[in-house]
Amino acid sequence: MSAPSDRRSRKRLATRRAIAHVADRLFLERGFENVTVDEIAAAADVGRMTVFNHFPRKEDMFFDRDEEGRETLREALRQRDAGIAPIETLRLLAHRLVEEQAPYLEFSSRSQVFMETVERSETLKARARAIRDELAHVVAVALAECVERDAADPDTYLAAGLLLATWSVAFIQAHRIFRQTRDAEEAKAAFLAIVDQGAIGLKAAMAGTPYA
Amino acid sequence: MSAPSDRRSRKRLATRRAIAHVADRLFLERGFENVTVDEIAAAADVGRMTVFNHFPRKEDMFFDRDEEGRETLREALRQRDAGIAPIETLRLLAHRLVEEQAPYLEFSSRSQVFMETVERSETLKARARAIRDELAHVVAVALAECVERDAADPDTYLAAGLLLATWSVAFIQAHRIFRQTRDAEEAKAAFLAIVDQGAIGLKAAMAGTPYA
DNA sequence: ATCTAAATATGTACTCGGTATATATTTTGC
DNA sequence: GCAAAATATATACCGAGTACATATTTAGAT
Repeated sequence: MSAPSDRRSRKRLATRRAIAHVADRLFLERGFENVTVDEIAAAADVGRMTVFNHFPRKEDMFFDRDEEGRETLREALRQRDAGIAPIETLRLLAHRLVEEQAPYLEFSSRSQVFMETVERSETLKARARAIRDELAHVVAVALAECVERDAADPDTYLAAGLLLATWSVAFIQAHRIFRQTRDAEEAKAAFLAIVDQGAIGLKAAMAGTPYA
Repeated sequence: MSAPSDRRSRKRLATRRAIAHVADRLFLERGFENVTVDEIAAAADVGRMTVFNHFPRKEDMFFDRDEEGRETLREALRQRDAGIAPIETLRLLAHRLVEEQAPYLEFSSRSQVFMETVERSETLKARARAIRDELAHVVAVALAECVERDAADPDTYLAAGLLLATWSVAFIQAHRIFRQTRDAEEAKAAFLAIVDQGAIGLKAAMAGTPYA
């Protein structure tokens, strides 16, 4: 997973990590919009151009691990139990992720600060929405692959869209509840309740298709 | 609706319209990213600051009528027939909007160029996503008002999220179909088919709540 | 070891969107 | 016609992102 063999890649990854780490600290401390790229470069002790070399956009330093989320979804659908429909597979995945304390589903003060940082920046909110849409696309492609259908099929995108909408609402509402109650267990329960409720709708909408 | 009484407001609206009109033409002709604010100001024969006075962000010149969409949704829910559930009211609204050739649901070459312009600009896509989320929020508030519930209720946001996800997928897929077939009637049928299918899921997910 | 070619880091100078601030111009209500 | 408010505009600035040129490091062959 980490540390490629050749020194070149290792060094490159190291500077990348260093920049992202420094940037994250500054963003969480002072807010995304109140940190300039020049400051990040100085704090990470690299040239300004090196920052843009690793991260084309400033936001990319914040959302540095979005590929992992896409891979998680792809894997879950690829390795699903043959007897379980894709939609149910994803519902079970949500439960598993909560149980495994997946990133931002552990409802800690760390995830709390993360959410507030996003909330205070239009740029970060925009990127979060883009990531959500990318996830919907990944799910659509993976769903189509599951049942050997064309991904461009309206059914497929409807299923993916409804799923991501459900997860997004569940995520936001659960974090809202956590902010109010400071009770991680309650937040997790709320997250899963919404996911389950959404799954009911998703199954109804997709009844008759191979997804349900 | 138009032309307020006082000259001041009339003139202000006139320059605003002039700027938006000129900007739209340039955006559709050359692509959003290939037009600078300076060019728009020059073409509209106003100062650069005047442009930013009317439109805080460049994108606002393109999506100039997004408030109308929000108002349409609010009105539909406010004036709904008492015997018809909110979710069904919105499904019927979608049918009515298609019938009335509402903006971008008429599937003309004009709407086609509009969609392609959005598609080619990350900035415009980001704004489109933000508008979608704002619409979801408007629907959530209006739904809650319908049944005298708190808008912060997870149910409410789930209903709104699923609805907008459905409409969004329907919109995008219908335009994709229009691009391929150039048949407006087929595109409209596809739009409504997805909306109807989504409504089934929405009703199932919201069974037991006053929304269904 | 050393030389070459490729990958990587970095400097300089630029474009463009957006803001802050000050000023001029127009409109309205008296 | 006058004072106050709204509007238009000029000037100067900031910060993200790009283009391009250059230096430095590493990999791989001789």
